[in-house]
Amino acid sequence: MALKLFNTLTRSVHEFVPLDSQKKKVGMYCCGPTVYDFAHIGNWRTFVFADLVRRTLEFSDYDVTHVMNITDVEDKIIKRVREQKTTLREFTGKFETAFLEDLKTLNCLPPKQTPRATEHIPEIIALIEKLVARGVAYKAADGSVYFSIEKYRGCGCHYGQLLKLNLDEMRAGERVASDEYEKESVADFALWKARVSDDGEVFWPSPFGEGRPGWHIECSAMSIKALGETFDLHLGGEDLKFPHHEDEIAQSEGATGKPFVKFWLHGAHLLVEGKKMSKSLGNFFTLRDLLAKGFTGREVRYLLLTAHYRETFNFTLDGLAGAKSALARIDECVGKLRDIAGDFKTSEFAKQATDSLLVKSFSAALADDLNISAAWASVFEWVRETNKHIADNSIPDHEAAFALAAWEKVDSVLGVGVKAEAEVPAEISALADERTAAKKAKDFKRSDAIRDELKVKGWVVEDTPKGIKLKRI
RNA sequence: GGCGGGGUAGCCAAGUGGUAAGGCAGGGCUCUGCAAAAGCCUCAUCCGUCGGUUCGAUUCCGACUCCCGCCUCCA
Repeated sequence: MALKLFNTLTRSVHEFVPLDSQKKKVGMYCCGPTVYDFAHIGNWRTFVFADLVRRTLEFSDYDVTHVMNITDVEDKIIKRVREQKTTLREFTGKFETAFLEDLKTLNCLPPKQTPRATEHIPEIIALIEKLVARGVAYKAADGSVYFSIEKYRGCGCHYGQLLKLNLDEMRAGERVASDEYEKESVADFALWKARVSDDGEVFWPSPFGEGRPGWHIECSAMSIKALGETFDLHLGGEDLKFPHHEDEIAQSEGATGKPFVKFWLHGAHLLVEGKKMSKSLGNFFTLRDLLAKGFTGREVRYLLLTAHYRETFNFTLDGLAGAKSALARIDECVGKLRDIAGDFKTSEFAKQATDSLLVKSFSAALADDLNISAAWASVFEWVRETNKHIADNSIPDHEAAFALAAWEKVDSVLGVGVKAEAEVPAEISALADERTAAKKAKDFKRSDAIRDELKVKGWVVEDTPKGIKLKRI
């Protein structure tokens, strides 16, 4: 089924067709983290969204080159490096490592490339030189190089592709005016920032003088290097539409004269407990904060994946608790299927699974601009139907394997997998054995007491026709 | 002030010009010695408010109202 996506450039849903003549390869660039702190849950919504896009493309048999930059030089970073009296590399390295760890905790597939801005200074400089040569960039009195929107528009280029811009009506300049930048026009933006004393050791030599890259240029330089002057998909949070992505388009198209990106996808923000996240409201969470509360990465991933990417999502701790229950329902069903399937290998059914009701309804939902809510609905309907068959023993081993193959197919997109089987400690299994013995002897008082004790220790014991089942809470 | 996105059950969240998916919580039931974070069933005469178009609107149009985002570092 043809995948349709909402393209911010056209503000409408279109069928996604790759630029590749074979319609196989897809270049996808996602604006990555600025590594000055631990990423928060809002950031993670965007990265999980990017992971959903990438997995959906791979599910649709595309060969995706997924690139995500690491912005490791920027105003806030420099400020903190100075305050903490450390080095740029040491400071950013710490948060980059944490970011990649968190990405893994959320089961996001690692991008094929994660280029760092500081390792692409020559490419950045080359791009700026191109813009200067083309007359759309100029060096100001303060030594910085700026992009001229007026000149860019003057040569027939379109500034304001991602949103309607009315520069006269905008309140631009309120803050910029108080800055010491010496731009010709307030809308112009820095390509190269001249070195100032506060930058400390953070500067590079360039034909324009010592300094460092502006905020937007690294994404243009690195995406063009990795994916070419024109590529398929570029995504990021909705706040990046302007100015970041608009400026990326201007720099890239201004330098190459070619269309930069075919499809722009933007993920909406989230609220936490119904309010905008803020440290003073106490609703500002990093992934690490949530893990410390006892939640797991897969629960957070599930919750972030329950709402449509273009809608504001209300992230709540109650919702996270609900995610735990919902996943347990899936785990239970998949676990039972595994037991029934026995030695049958799901891989033998992988191809046929594509024709299953589950995979069909799931992929139809995804193809409709990533309607993930409808996709989950198809999963839970499948769980309910499957449970009925399991309950009346009407599902033979090979059918269980087929059902599992279908689940594995949809999970290649969802990425929630199955809860890792917890190792049962000797103490717990000893207690469970003792309970079984007491039960057999019809000493129910004793067996129930042990069940309560197990629960206190974090384990639930269930009696099934095949014996007891221990589950970690 | 300019531009944009929303208000659907206790909570989260899809969706459609023809009578409201799914998840959590709640209720009922089943298996069970009793249970269960086990399973099944159930749970919105109604989709912010008021008008309009229509045979018919939650869905289209208008007004009002509340919330959120971008315009400035920001996922």
